[in-house]
Amino acid sequence: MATIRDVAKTAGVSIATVSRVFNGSSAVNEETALQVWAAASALDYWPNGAARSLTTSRSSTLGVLLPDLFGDFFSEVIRGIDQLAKREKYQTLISGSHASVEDVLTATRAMRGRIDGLVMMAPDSITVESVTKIRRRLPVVLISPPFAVDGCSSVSIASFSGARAVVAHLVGLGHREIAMVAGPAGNVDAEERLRGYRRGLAEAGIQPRDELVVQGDFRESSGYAAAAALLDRRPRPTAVFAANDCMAIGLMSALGNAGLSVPQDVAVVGFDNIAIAQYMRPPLTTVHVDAYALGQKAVRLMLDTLSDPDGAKVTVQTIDVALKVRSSCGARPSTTADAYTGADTDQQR
Amino acid sequence: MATIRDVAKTAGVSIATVSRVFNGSSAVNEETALQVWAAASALDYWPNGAARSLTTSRSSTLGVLLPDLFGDFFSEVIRGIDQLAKREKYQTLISGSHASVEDVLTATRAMRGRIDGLVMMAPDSITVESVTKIRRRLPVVLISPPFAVDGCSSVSIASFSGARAVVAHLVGLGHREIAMVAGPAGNVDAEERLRGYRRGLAEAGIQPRDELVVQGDFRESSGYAAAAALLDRRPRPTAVFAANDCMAIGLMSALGNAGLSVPQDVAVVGFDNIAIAQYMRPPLTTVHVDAYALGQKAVRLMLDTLSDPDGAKVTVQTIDVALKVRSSCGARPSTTADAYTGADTDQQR
DNA sequence: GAGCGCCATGTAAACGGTTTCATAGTTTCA
DNA sequence: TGAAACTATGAAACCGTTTACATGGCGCTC
Repeated sequence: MATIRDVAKTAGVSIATVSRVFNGSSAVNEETALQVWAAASALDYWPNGAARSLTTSRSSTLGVLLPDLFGDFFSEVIRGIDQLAKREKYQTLISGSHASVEDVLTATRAMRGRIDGLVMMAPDSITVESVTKIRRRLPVVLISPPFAVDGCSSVSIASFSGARAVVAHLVGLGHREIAMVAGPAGNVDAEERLRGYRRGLAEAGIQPRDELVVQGDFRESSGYAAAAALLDRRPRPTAVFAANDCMAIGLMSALGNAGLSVPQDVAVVGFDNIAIAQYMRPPLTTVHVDAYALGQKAVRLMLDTLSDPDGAKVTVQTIDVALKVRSSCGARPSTTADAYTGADTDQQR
Repeated sequence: MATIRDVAKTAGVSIATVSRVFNGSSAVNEETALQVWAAASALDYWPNGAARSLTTSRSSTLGVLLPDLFGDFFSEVIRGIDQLAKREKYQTLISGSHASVEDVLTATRAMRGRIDGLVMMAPDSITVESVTKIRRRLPVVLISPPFAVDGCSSVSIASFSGARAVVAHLVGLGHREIAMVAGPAGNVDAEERLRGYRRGLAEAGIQPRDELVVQGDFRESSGYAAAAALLDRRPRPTAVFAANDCMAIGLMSALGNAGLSVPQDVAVVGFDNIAIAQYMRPPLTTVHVDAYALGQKAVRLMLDTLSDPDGAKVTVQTIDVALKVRSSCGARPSTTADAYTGADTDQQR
């Protein structure tokens, strides 16, 4: 493995000059630079990343921490992160499946000295203290955090208002018995969607009832399982709002197996608008969330934090969502404009 | 940021001792070790990764290169990679969306000195030369490579035999006019599936006809679009094999919109068995591919390569696939055992 | 009780870069 | 024409570790 010294020797210059050439810094005679490039290419040389970060104390790498969830939505988020990071010449050190606070701390420890900042989609069990602790040594941006942390920018999904809009829409279609398949307890977005569902009902003058809420875990199977429980309810719900599309899809499958048709017998609405939602039979009414943009915004906030000298600028963003009416809710799908909801706030403090 | 020197000073020992404590190496007096731990924890010290890799020339990090594809299948592969890597105390440096050979070389250059090995799901345009070049400096494991490379272990999907089994199954159900929605040209698995489709037809004494093959790109939309083309064919195909599930789902959606029912009017079969496949209406007959295992095997091969002193051991694996009969093909779904196909070869040379 | 070996620890040299500062050579300008 | 300013380059310190080697103390053995 050729080092900077080999290149220097081959090019007949000092290592300082080679370094300058590779960093495009200050003035190096053009002819000299060409010799250096030639030597480097002959030796297949490229600066060693570890050595470089050791002296510069910058790694051009972003750490990404993910919870144990996966699937279409999360892979879109990662794609957004990766692409913007790549465009900005950053690499991406990913670590998934963190269930506990201890897990997270271990992972960030292992990343020490290898990353310039941490984008964190934390597990539900994370605490303010642990994030604060990490923040002391490293810029941190949070995605859908359960709380605000001093010095951390964050970007969240307008889950509450999206869910409220879903209920309002269903009520507008005449539904009164609206059930919900909730997401995993503890998950912020799951809870916000549940809260929005309850608020939506209350605003329509309908008393939210706990027996109409079935617990799920964001996966298809739990949506499928939820159907059995809901079909037992009397009066039977005429509409079901699932906290994400995967569960909605599982639910629709179970309803079909039970001989019920969507939306005639039961209306179904999901959340996220994953790629397949529009290809379901019937096409799934859902709340569109731009997962790709979510990932991108997180990286953008991180870059802002990194370029901010004293780390004083903290931005708390919410990405907007939009009700996407298709057929599964029984409404005539609006082919053009979708009902808009949610806010794209961008506060600085 | 506390360094090893700060800890040494606080604990009243030399930096060598601190290093030894953190590496569990050789004998350190238990009492001394405790003092070091105490000092480290008081200063919130953890060894700097960059410095460590500089001296040891090991980074405990695996590079992962992905093409521009995404979705359920790929995120499962990544999950498999990440989880096994994590369990084996490796970190994962991911870089996605590589379209060209140049892209790949740039990415691997940027990783230089930061990774111990590279797991590569290369773009279709990759060449033997470029992989060979990378291999000269770094262990490389390939996923679904278009060719074998000296010194590189690889793991592939039994796409050919899976596709052949699909056709055999459809022929067994009485279909003769079997169309295919192919994957992107150049993609190895897409091409193997196409080849398996043709072979399957030939083995059944049916002449493969090019007008029954529609080009897709592995995404739902292309499956949707393919329907229009296929429904024009006379005689109309009675069965369609899509090269992956996403396209099959898009296809089914379009067929439904055209007033055709699956499987009565047209039988549909996919490939991959992504999570939602079983929740489709009708449930999608497909070829099961264990994407998670695929990722895991790649990492396992990498670990083997890394622990192999002279890098002589090269393993070429194929992960087996299995036809998963559900309703979309019109057969009575086998609830228990699935028809088995494909080989799990494990040759060493 | 001198010699030997072992154990715990310290000293210092890498590892491969970046960067500050010094220096020699070349302009520029009065 | 000589001082000043600038340009291109080199020498050397430093980044935070690991590790080969040196060292000193102690318990054994003969």
